[in-house]
Amino acid sequence: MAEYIPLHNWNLSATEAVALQQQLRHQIRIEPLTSQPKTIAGCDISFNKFEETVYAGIVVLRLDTLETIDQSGVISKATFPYIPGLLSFREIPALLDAWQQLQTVPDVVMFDGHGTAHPRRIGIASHGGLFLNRPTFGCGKSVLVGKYDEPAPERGSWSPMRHHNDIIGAALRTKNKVNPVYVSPGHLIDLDTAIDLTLRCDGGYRIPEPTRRAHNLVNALRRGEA
DNA sequence: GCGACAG
DNA sequence: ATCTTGTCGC
Repeated sequence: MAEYIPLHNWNLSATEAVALQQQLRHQIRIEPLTSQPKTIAGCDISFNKFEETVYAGIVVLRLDTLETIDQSGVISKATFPYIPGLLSFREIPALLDAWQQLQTVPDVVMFDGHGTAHPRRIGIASHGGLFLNRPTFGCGKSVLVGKYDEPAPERGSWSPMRHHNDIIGAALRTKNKVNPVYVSPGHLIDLDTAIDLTLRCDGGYRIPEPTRRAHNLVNALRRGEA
């Protein structure tokens, strides 16, 4: 069973959550990986419209072949609403339950959302990294904060996302002539490595394989097909 | 005060 | 996030 560090409880008000982020942000470390990763995990959450039941899942794959080597799915209840900037408080609790069910601890974790590309530099990927105590990064489908110049249309091209004079992430093209995804380091990793790993998880779709498979897993779980 | 706003 | 088929463009 995979373990994590219970840094704090999750029953907070939105105001308390923001204050906690301001405190936790100082523990985030943006730095190169200390060893070559062999496995990577993708995680995601699914809901039924107007319902608070959460379907959370994590899929672990080998980086070289992209084959799935482990996965876990759990069903629970959301106790925090969706508020831009506070996504982690709504999704991480269920993801930690799924994490505990894993038989394989992944070398790095990709989140469906942002890491440092956040108003307080502590998006779900960064917050999750502090709990999992291992390399994490975010790969989102849309922007929360920051501006960037449109990257060239070819897969692999990217341009920096800026916010208050900081480079917080990158708009990365994962497929020719398709909208970019937004990559940002979460914890214990740097932007260049996060970009490299995202490109290495290519399955021919805009969304990288870890997140895509986690998405398929939680939707199947929600529909009772898993 | 107004508009923006990950999933 | 979720509700949903066909359709336009490369």
